[in-house]
Amino acid sequence: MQHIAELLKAHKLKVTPQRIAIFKILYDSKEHPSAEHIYKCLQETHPTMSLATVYKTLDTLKKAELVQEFNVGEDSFRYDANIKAHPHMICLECHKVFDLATMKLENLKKYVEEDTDFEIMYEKIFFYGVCADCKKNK
Amino acid sequence: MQHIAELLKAHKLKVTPQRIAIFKILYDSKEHPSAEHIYKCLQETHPTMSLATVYKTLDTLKKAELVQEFNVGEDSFRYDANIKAHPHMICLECHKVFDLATMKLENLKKYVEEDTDFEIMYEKIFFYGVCADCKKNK
DNA sequence: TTTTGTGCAAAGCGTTTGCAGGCAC
DNA sequence: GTGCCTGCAAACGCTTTGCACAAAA
Repeated sequence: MQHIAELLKAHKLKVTPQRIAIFKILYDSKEHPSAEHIYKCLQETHPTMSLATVYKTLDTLKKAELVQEFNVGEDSFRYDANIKAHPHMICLECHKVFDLATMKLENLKKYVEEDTDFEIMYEKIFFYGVCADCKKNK
Repeated sequence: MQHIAELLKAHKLKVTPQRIAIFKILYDSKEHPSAEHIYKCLQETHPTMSLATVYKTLDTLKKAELVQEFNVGEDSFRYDANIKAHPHMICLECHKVFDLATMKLENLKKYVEEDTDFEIMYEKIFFYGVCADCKKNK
């Protein structure tokens, strides 16, 4: 908790309970929640927080490069406190979004840059399929 | 044109001028236009076509697997008549979306499947950066 | 005290839906 | 002639905005 406050200060953001709570959810969870989902999670502990605050805070954190935003093809965006570019895997059965930790992406990037005369800043990679759990239950 | 009519018939879709026009735009262009953009392109030749028809048609074509839909982080979705999974490159300066033709993606897919116990159906890969043209003009 | 954030309600915008008339077959 | 498609307008859902009050620095 202390750690999150420091992080916000380090990025010259005012430290508020709302910001800490929202960042904490993103930091602790692996589900890459949407704004709506974060809002619902906070109903218990922060019943007065509005959806607008969730959106404004996510925008602030995004601009401070503390979270990343992405869209896996749904109506709404998802958020992730891990800002390092890393592939995501989306299960088409249960719609969970998983992280893919280890991958030799550097080679891929270099190969593409050489091939295209494009200067690559970052990439978003999504694999769609069926996760291990859902494969079992079929 | 004939070719597009055949394609629609082959997928058991009724052949209408609207469907032909919309698919033709996607087939001819390399810009991966949004629904709005397709609508505007058709104002000249099909002034009575409604935005709703564009959306409904895109949905129909998507379900028939004649086009693919994706979101590169914008407010709206983009569409592509090339349904083969292929990486896209998004220029952060001019916001154009390019295709990346050649890539040894099969290896990547196999590697990820072995690493994760996930059954991969398809993938969406986006590289963000600065395109050759925009690099020149800086 | 100054500055910035929060909460509410309303607006905005891309997309979807319901329905009546029209067209493909 | 039947059933699906189109076009219009209204509705929908996610996200943003304006504003008054509250909290952080």
